[in-house]
Amino acid sequence: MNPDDVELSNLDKPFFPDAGLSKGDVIAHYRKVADQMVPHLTGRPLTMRRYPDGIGGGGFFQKDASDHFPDWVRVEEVPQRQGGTIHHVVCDDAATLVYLANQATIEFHIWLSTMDALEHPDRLVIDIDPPQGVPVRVLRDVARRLASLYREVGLTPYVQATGGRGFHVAAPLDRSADYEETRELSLALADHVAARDPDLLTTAQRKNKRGDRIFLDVNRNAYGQTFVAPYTLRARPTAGVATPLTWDELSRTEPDGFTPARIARRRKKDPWQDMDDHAASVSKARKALAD
DNA sequence: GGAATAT
DNA sequence: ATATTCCAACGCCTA
DNA sequence: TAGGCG
Ligand SMILES: [Mn+2]
Ligand SMILES: [Mn+2]
Repeated sequence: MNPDDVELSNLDKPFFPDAGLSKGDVIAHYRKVADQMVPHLTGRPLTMRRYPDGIGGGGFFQKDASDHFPDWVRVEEVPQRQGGTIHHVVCDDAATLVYLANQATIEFHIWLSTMDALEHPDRLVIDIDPPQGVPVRVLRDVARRLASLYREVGLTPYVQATGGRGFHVAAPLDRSADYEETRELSLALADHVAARDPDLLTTAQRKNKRGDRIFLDVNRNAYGQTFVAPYTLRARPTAGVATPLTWDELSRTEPDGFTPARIARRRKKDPWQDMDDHAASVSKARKALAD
């Protein structure tokens, strides 16, 4: 399917009233970022977050592909951990991305593993989740501390602004490890950084144990879990875009600093493009961390 | 956004 | 004919 | 073993 032949509807419907974006603007965003975004979606089970009446109307997550999706949209059977099957969309091309945007999918959330090795993640992600009011320079510093530790244990760190309030520090993996081993490594990395600054950072899930501390969320590193895909537009009033950054750009970028307009102006190759050339071993990283 | 179901 | 409803779920921690 | 959490 040619992405420019996908039938579109209600292009003038307001979707982000504060940011002044219409449904057509959302679709145009995804059309423009497709070349950079699709490689990050390819082969991965996708969860859609759809807002048919804009972000002011109710939204919903959707895993099971709708029956009315056309047959050129790839749908794969994905087993659930405790029995059952989800018929996930796998977005391997620009036409599907545009089609799903016209279905009012604003956010795209993806697995950390691909269809050919569902049990073996090729990404490790630590999600930096601040409470309100933490200065961005502190968040950047936390991202850099994580990155430094990643490098020490042989992982290559990549950062993205989430489009919301925080950053993700991700690393490519060689898929030799399963989710359990990967999650354990991610927790050990986060705990290692948090232990050096226990008044600022925590890995505790429960809100009443966090206080005002920044939550280092490692729970994305599990089967059936997702993280927000690069170049996803967030369904928030500021219309931030999840944006892969160079480590240099991090110093001058807010978590929600990229809007669709600013992304369209940015003429930069995808900072995460060469990620898969740096896939690393979880077991080697675990051994390195133990020293 | 669109199909299925209830009124 | 029109209105309402549905559209997610893993694993870890605490209680 | 159910519920919070993202
Ligand atoms: Mn987050
Ligand atoms: Mn509607």
